[in-house]
Formats: sequence, C-alpha cells, structure tokens
Amino acid sequence: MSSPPRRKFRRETASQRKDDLIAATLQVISESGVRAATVRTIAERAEVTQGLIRHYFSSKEDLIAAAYEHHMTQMTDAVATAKDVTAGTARDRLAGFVMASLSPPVVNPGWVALWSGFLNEALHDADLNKIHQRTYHHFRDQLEALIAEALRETDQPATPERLRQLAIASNGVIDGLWLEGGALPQEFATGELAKIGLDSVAALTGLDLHRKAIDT
Amino acid sequence: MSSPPRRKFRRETASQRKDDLIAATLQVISESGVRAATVRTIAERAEVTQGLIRHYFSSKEDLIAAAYEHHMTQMTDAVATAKDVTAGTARDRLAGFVMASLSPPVVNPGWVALWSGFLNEALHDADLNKIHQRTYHHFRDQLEALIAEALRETDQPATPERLRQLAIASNGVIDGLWLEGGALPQEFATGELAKIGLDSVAALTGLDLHRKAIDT
DNA sequence: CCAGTAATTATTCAAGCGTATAATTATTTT
DNA sequence: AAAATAATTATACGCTTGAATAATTACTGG
Repeated sequence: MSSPPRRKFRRETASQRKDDLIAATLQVISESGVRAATVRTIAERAEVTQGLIRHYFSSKEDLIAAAYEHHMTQMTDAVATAKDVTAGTARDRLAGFVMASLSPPVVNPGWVALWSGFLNEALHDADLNKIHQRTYHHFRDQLEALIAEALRETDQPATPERLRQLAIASNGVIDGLWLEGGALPQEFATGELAKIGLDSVAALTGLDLHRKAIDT
Repeated sequence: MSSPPRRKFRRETASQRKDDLIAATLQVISESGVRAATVRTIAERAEVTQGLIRHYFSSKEDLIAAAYEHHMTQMTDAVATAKDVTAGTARDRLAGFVMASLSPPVVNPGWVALWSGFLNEALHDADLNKIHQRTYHHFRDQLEALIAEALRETDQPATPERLRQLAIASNGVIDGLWLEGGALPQEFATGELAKIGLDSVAALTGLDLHRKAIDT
C-alpha cells in the first residue's frame, strides 16, 4: 500500500519557468496541433505538474497568448537578424530578407503548424487578433522600408501608394511561399522557394536582387 | 414530474443528412474555430441530436475530413466557375481567375478560419494531409495551365521549368493576399487586393492582364 | 391499415478538460 | 539552525468530451 513518493522538484526563477512553459506550449502545438494543447499535456512536456501553469498564468488562454507573442517575435527576429539582412546595400539587405524568410529555420512545418493554429484562434479571439494584427504590420513595415530604400538607392523613387502596394504584394508572395514550403516540404527542392521568392520580389519591384559575382 | 416530450423529427435521405451535418460543421468551425467543433455543438447547429453524427460518420474525425473535402471543393469551384474564368482569351481567363480568387465570396474571414483550422489538423493527420496536398495541386495546376495558355497566346512560350516557377510564384502571391484579406478584412479597401493581385501576376509573368476598354 | 425497419432520439459511460484548493518542500531570511 | 515564505506537487470538483447502447417513432411495402 505504498503510495508513490512525492516528486522531487527544483525552484526556478519566475521568468525561467514562464519561458519553459511557453516553450513546452510551442512544442506541443507544433507537433500535435492546437487541440492537443491541454494544460496536462503542456505541463508534462515542461516536466512539471499541471497546477504550476496556473501559478504563472492566470488562465490557459493567457499562456496561449504569451506563446503566440513569443513565437511571432522569434520568427520575426530570425529573419531580421539573418546574416545578409543587417549589412550591405539596400538591395542586398532586401534580398537577404527574402532569402531568410524562405529558408530554414523559418520555413519549417512546425512553425506553419504554430502559425495556422494561432491564426485559427485569433479569428475569434480579440486578444489574439491584436497580436496577429501587430505582428503582420511589423513584418510588412520592415519589408516596405527595405523596398523603399532599395528603390531610392537605384534612383527609382516610388509614391507612398505604390510603395504600399509593392509591400503588400511582396509580403503576399513571401507569406504564400513560406506557407507552402512549410506545409508541403517534400514538394520543393532545397533553395527552390528562396530562388522563386527572390525572383518574384525582383519582378514585382523591378529591382535587380541577384548577388553580384564580385562583392564589396 | 412530467419529462419533456420526446422531440419530433423528420427522416431525411442519407445524402441530405450528410450534407446538413457537413454544413453545420463548416459553420461551427468558421465561426468559432476547430476547438469549438464538438459533436454536440455540430449536432445542435444541424438541429439533430448528437447520436445521429455517428450514424452517418464512423467518427468525428471522419466528419471533419468530409467537411474539409467539401469546403476545398466549394472554394475551388467558386473560383473556377466565376464569370470571367470560363470564356474569353487566355489572358482574360487568367485575369478572371486571379480576380475571383481575391474577391468575395472567396476572400472571407470564415473561409480563412476553415482553411487555417483544417491546415493545422492536416499537419499531424495523414488523411487530412492528403486532402491538403491534393487540393493544393489542383489549384496550382489550374493556374499553371492558364499561364501556359496565356503565354502561348502571346507568342512567349516558356520551358516547363519556368512554367512551374511562375505557377508556384503566382499561386504564392494569390494565397498570401487571399489570406491577408480574409484575416484582416478592415486592412484593405474594396477591390484593392484584387488589383494588387492582378498587377502582381502580370509583373511575375510579364503578361498584360488588364481589361481592354473595348471588348469583342 | 398494419407490420417491419431503420432513422432518430435518449441515455449512459469512462476519460479528459480547465480550474480551485490543500498539502508539502526547497529555498531564503534572520 | 530555526522560522518564514513561496514554489511546487497532489488532490478534488464539476463539466465536457467522443463514443456506445437502448428506446422510440417516422416512414415504407404489403
């Protein structure tokens, strides 16, 4: 009649535990979808008991929102800090931005699973909808700034209206390709999506975005 | 102590009932997301009791798959049978295809909710994944055929490889714009997405897709 | 108009859900 | 080293879930 011994544990800092719970949430959703993201499954993945979730988050919904925010920031940062996005001519940086958006680790079935799951929730949840709206604009605005700079650099100034349209279109093709590459990975050869994306943004904007053979 | 009277009902044909249950499933998911799609909620929406679902579908998962199939067929058909897609020059039909894809009723928050919910499931469910793969190809192949025809029509033949890339890119920009229009409806003016999409496919393919002032 | 049948409703079941609360224990404070 | 504190586990609760089964009733063919 010996009941199992009470489980040992370590005390962690609040931010560490929160990060762990968010990471566990993202793992569960990316592997098994939103419907699998229950407090028990998430707690098990984080190697804690379920009660701890409500010690750090006021509700499961609150944890989901934090995970959404975290994931979108992670994804945006992965693009914005990629190697060719931070230096070089504006055209180089725009090209790097497109390439990074359409290459691993950004293109990735797990990240598409996260994105689609969160979007599905965001469409009928005001809090998540705000996160979606904000991150969408953040990404598109970065793209628009890069396009504007590249056009200025090549002496092809564009009106604000045209700039807006170019950004929407470029963002659209990047999003669409990213999605398809993540949802059907076996469909595209290595580098194929990045090449198509780069050609597409070049065709849309009229910019020459291909790397020069000789650099600097 | 009078229990409520047993509910009256009508017997329907099997196909009618199945259609009703599928329609109810789509309504629930589009309004409230996949997590809300429980057998009880769906049955209530279809105005039947929950037991009936398992009389017509071997499991809830089976109903979901049928609803997915139905929805994707509906969406594909809405584009393929739109008024300008079935007649005119190849360029006219391609333009009609793009316009129809980026206008109501195809652009619609409910349909994005359906699409994102199903995709999230498809990423970890083999049966749904097959449906996704099949419908993706169906749409892209239609687009590729139209582009091929339009290029032939203007004496600009393309290699199969280039044709594939143009179709992937055009499909990408259409998907991306469709998604953004459905997810953030207030973001775009009426007709704006359709215009941007048409301009984009024109820029990608090098085709002139704008309507002539004088038509046949 | 009656008997048969299968479509539909009603009820039940075990498991899982999010949340609330009580009991412990690792760590910090003094 | 003892006491205080809060992080963590453990347990319980009421409700919902997908599914199974039993009870009815609308329709059909004679």
